Amino acid sequence: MSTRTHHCNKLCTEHIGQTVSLAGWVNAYRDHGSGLVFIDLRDREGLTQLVFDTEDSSQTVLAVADKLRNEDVVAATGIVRTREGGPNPKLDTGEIEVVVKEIELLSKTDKLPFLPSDEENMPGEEMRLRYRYLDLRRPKMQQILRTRHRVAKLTRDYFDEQGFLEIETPILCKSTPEGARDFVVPSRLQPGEWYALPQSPQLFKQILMVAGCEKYLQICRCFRDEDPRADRQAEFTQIDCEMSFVEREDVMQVMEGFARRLWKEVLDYDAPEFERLTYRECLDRFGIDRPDTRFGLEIVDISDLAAKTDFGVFATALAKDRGVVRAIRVPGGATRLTRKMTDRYTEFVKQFGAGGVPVCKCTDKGLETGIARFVEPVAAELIARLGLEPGDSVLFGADSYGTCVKALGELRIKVARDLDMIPEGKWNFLWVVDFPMFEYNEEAGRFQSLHHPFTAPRPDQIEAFLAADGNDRDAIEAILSDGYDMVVNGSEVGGGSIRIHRKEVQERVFSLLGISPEDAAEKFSFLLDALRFGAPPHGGIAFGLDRVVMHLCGTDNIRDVIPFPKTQTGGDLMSGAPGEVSDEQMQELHVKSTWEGE
RNA sequence: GGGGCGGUAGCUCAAUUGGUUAGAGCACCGGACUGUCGAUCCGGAGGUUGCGGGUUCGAUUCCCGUCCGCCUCGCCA
Repeated sequence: MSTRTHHCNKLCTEHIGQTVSLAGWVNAYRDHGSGLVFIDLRDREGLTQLVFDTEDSSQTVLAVADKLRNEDVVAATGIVRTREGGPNPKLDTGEIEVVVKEIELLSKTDKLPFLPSDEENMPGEEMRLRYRYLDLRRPKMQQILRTRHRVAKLTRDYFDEQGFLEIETPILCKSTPEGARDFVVPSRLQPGEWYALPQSPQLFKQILMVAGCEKYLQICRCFRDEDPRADRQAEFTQIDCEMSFVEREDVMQVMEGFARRLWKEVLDYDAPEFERLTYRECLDRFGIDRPDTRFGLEIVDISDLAAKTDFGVFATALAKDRGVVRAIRVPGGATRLTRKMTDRYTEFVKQFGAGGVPVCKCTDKGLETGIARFVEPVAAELIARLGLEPGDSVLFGADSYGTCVKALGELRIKVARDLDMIPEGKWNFLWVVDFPMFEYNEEAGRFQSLHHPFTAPRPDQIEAFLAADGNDRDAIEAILSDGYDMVVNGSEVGGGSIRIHRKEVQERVFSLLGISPEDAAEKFSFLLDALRFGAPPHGGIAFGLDRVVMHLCGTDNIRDVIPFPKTQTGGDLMSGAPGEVSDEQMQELHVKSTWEGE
């Protein structure tokens, strides 16, 4: 095989007359008979047209060219010249062609399940995953792989500049309570014992702070055995970091700088200073802890007005524990929202536990249709509070606070999509802060960490936290944490916190979570020990690398940015994982399956 | 575990109210063509309509089950 001298995007008029060697895949062939053949040769970088004709190429070379088909692999040597048939403005190399003197067929392809170059007839995702190596040949996928590489490289560069050390932590870990379901690995050497794959290197990175590393970084794989979503895989990659002797502000500055660097380097976008919202504000105004503020449709409380009406739905809601009535103004909704759509919205919110979506319209005569006659007594106040103008419509939610804002928050996003209200090409970065430390889980009858059990209370809350009565639900839920989430266009890309570095605070958290001292000792003794032996104040954050790459590549499917992703049922359609293991393997691992098949 | 959508040629899709031999584009195979660039033109081959059952004179179409893929609720400290 001749040594390659150039990539297929590199040749231009200044190479005319030079002898060059290229190698790659046949992207397209145009065969004009035995006398003239064109091949678009594709490699990682681009396309170059090869030409074979009777005047310039030998019969042997022509004979090979005549048989070339899509996706055959060839190496060719020839001379660069101006395109005799005129330039092709669609290609970077459209000014030139390579007239081939030598050609070697390196690999003949069998019949293909699909053509990577055929953008018009893109195969379904199942096909793409089964033949991932063909899918990845597509320039779009090559571009994603490249962007992912750049993000990883920029990560290492940025954090290196900031004085972080890249340190590895174990993949075979100990299972810890709470959190997601663990993936688990049987121990051969310790019969009956199991490792868990890390859901994140959380405890190890804190231990590294106690170990005096001061600034830690890792691009690490994490595993959570939960059902996937469009933006979630069981196996994903996290940009994980931790810093000592810092406060919340320090971590946020470092990470904001990092995000700004990524967007600048990859998209040449200068992000403005990130907006900050409290968790409470997020829920009140957007009904979600990762708000998308690129469009309006904010949620407005009208409970006091609703109380003045005779509408049964409102009365029922207000009678509930923490019952509220809230509304969203939809500009121009009177004509843009059809009856069919609003009927669907009622179905839509039912999945979030809400009963339905009452509506009404605003005209120049006041409120009309839907529940207008019920809200008539407060029409003027409603118009004023929501800023209604003729042509608008109003979507109502009435339920307990949690259900109401959740339903309206999801509805708000759906309406924005339906009405095409989300601006393209706009970036919306923000921080969410002041999360509660705990939320009460009604079913379990106990408190849960909103973030994780190692999150510290905000410094001004610590004394109140230590003093709070564990049975006083309101007092406990009022304690704010020193955590922070980074949100980009309504998607959570990173989250972290200042950690607890005082043993008594950590023990108090465990006890509130219902983790007995014995359990805590069994599961976390190494952390509690470490906190006894001189732990510096520290905090950190984890970034979802996959999600960041999704944003930078403009896709809403996480599988697009993972080279070899898994399906909804956790399968790898290419390799066939997961699969059975032999009885011998099972025996060695002291494992017996209870699965009997069906 | 629940809800929704989908599965027809190698790929992307079509097929009237349940009705004759299940079609088209691309790919593939053969042929023609010396300036194409998604080459063009002619011809050919290619089907267990995911799988199993049911209804029917007759099922790609209707019903039930099941498998696979996607979206989603739950879940994701």
